[in-house]
Amino acid sequence: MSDDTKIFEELFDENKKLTEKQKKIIAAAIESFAEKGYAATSTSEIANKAGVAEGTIFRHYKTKKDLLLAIASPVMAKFLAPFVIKDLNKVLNQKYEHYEDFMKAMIKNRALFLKENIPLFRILIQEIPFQPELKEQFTEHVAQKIIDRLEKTINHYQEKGQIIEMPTYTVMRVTISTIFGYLIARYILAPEGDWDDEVEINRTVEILMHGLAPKEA
Amino acid sequence: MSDDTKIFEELFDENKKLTEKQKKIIAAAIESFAEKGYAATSTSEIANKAGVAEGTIFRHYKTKKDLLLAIASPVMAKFLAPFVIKDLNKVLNQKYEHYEDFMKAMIKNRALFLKENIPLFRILIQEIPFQPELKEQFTEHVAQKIIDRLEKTINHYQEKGQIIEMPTYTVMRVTISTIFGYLIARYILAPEGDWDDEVEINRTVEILMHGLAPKEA
Amino acid sequence: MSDDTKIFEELFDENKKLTEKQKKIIAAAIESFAEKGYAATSTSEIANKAGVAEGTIFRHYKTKKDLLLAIASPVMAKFLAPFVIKDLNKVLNQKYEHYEDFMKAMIKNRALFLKENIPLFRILIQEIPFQPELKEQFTEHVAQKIIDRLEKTINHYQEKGQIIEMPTYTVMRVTISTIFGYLIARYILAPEGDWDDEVEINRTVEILMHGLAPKEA
Amino acid sequence: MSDDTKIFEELFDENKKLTEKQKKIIAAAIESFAEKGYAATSTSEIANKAGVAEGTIFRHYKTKKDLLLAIASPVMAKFLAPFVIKDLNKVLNQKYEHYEDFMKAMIKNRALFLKENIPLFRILIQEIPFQPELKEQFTEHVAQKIIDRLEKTINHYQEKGQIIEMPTYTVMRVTISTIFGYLIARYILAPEGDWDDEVEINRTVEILMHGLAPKEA
DNA sequence: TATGAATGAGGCTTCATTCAT
DNA sequence: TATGAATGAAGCCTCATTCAT
Repeated sequence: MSDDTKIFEELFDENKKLTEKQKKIIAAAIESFAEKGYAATSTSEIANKAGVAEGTIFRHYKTKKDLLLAIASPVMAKFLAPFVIKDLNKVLNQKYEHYEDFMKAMIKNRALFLKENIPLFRILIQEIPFQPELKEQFTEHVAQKIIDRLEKTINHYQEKGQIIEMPTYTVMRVTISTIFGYLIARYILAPEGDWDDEVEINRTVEILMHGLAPKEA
Repeated sequence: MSDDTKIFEELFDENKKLTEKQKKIIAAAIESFAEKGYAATSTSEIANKAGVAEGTIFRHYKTKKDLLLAIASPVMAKFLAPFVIKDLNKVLNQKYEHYEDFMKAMIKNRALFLKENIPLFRILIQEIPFQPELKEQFTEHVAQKIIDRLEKTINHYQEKGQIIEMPTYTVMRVTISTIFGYLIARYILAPEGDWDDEVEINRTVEILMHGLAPKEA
Repeated sequence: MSDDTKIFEELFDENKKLTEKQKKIIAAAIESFAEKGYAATSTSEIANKAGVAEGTIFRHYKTKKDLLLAIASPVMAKFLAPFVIKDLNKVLNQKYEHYEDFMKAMIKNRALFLKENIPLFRILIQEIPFQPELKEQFTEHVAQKIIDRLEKTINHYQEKGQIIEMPTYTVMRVTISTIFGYLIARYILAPEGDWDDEVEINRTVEILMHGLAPKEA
Repeated sequence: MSDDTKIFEELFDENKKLTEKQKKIIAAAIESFAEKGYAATSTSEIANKAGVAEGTIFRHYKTKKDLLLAIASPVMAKFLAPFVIKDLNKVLNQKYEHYEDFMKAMIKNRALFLKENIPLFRILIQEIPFQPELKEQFTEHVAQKIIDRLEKTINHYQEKGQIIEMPTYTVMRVTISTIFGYLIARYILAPEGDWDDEVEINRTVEILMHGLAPKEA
């Protein structure tokens, strides 16, 4: 869990053999894309911020869009990772007897992930609507897999009688809404706020759990 | 309540004295901004789509950004409207005895609003992060007022013992997350889906109500 | 004959409604393309020479290549014109009883044409090998028609017993070689030379005629 | 005669001590220059095609233009070779009693030369108009010598009464036009055609000879 | 000798904006 | 008021050339 936090270091520093210049380009691009958006960021601005010549960018990334994809794609893959663990049910059975525990674990895990990669997260949610390549990557490779896993997970806990009998997709939607609502409020809308994450996450999950609890007999 | 649905017709057709050309410009700009984003839309493209000369746009809107603001500002004002009804408490007391009813009314109302103005909604959520003017308008004039009203409303129902004793902001966050989660799923992520809105809204509110219900004595 | 000489004036000044700026752009482009070649001419150089902003070029010609085509296409059409006179045979019968007269008329006519349009001619022969669009235009629309006409013409004079009995294409090749050889030497290789055109053309045709004369019985 | 055919092998393989890489560079450059023109060919493209690093090109040829000259100059020298044989008159007297024989020999010889070096030939005629260095080399070192020799040759046969009494340059021009006309048609315009070279050359020379024959008394 | 990352000038093109008509 | 030609700054990208390894 601790090894997938700082995406930048992991993906752009170690795994691939990136030049020092390439790393600077990536870092500069992430910063500018997150702040002003892909379309409003100029390659010369990135070059400046990275301290390289503009031509250097294009030696490594044929296109400005290629640069965007080189940034966005690994993030999606990484964000997806915890959802594609093999034999999830087994993990669930062993690890979390209650949906509540699963929820808390997941929300904390992904919150940690986001906390370390806010700019990357911003780029994703801001550019997916405009970049067909990203949209496709997201819907086909990311969203679908997350949905599949969550579906199984929810069914698993429904069978154990821990979740209300409602259509899986409704449960899923409310769950995801609640989690993303917290993450967005916490890290995007009011990152300067005075948050006690431990307490706030517990409260959020508590409300959600109440809401999803099966009706009393 | 029925008169604030079709923002375009209301705001851009009737209220202001807009020439035929202006309306076409606004309509074209909305379409392109929503589809490709503000930065990636060219004024010549808008002129083309609107069937006017390029210069005509700048006769009516000094700047491309002015055009964006001319579109976005009224939407925010309009979206805000139902939250700034004077003497809200009175309204609440009279109209909705239960938080659940209030929630259902609100979610249906704003869903209707969004349904009729999806492109405008997209423009807002896509451009607010990048346009300081919009961000300021939103945080100061819109978000703050909505929060104020919701705070009073939630307190109102908490006092009536219908809502769990938790910090108002936590309740508010979960509430808004749930509503927006539904709206985004319904109208942006899967607008082509097979939705039974009546049923789905009821389910969503039901879960939320369970979650926010005060703990049993 | 006198009305198809100065292509520039005719095609780029009168026929089409070209702005003053457009004419300057065309004139500047012709000059530079002829002198340095299409690929080695920059649009900024053309803009400078034409005394317009670089953007102005692209308002009128979407692409640098479009500008080239806008120059080259009319020249080909114009050069082709005298070869597509309807009912050529009739004309020939009436006009030129001897192949020799026909040859002299043609060579003088096209020489006059070239003399007035040397830069355009240079652009054509220099760029046709590299621009597929031009190559196609030339082979399909120009060369083929010229060949067709010449074939009929040659056959016509062969039947009259004025031309040696050899394959038409051989006769045609030698004829065209001789004419182009004169034109290229006269206007491209040694334009500064001391030419007595009347005499030189007569000599050239005389040699050609001797060469193509039927063998004595 | 057989030793000046394949210029590439002769000039770029054996004579000079070229490394394997240099040969590959030359070969790649010839291919690209002939196909797209000097200005439209990039050094990186040449490096790619040659399978060497970009820097390697510049290690051997200080400049892109140097590379062009390294290709073009030897070709001109080689093409020139048969015209600078010492004591030409003697050779002529001994070898070819009739101008016709001389013509046939020359046309066949140069045709063979071209056939084996079409790309080099294309580069020459395409780039000479644009490269002052080449133009100078050509006019001063090549054209002038060829003209000198042909002048003597023509005079020689005129004195023998085999050629019409016309200005030498006129005879020369028609002769060269006819030869080049054949070569260009044969190897550049219609290389795919169905040519019987032996027959076609004989026909061409026959026409030319008829044309240049002295007038009957 | 060979490499290929790096450069920065310059190329083509787009774009928001102006202005004479 | 409406037009659209004109602008020139700026954008993305290519390219010949250099240089440390």
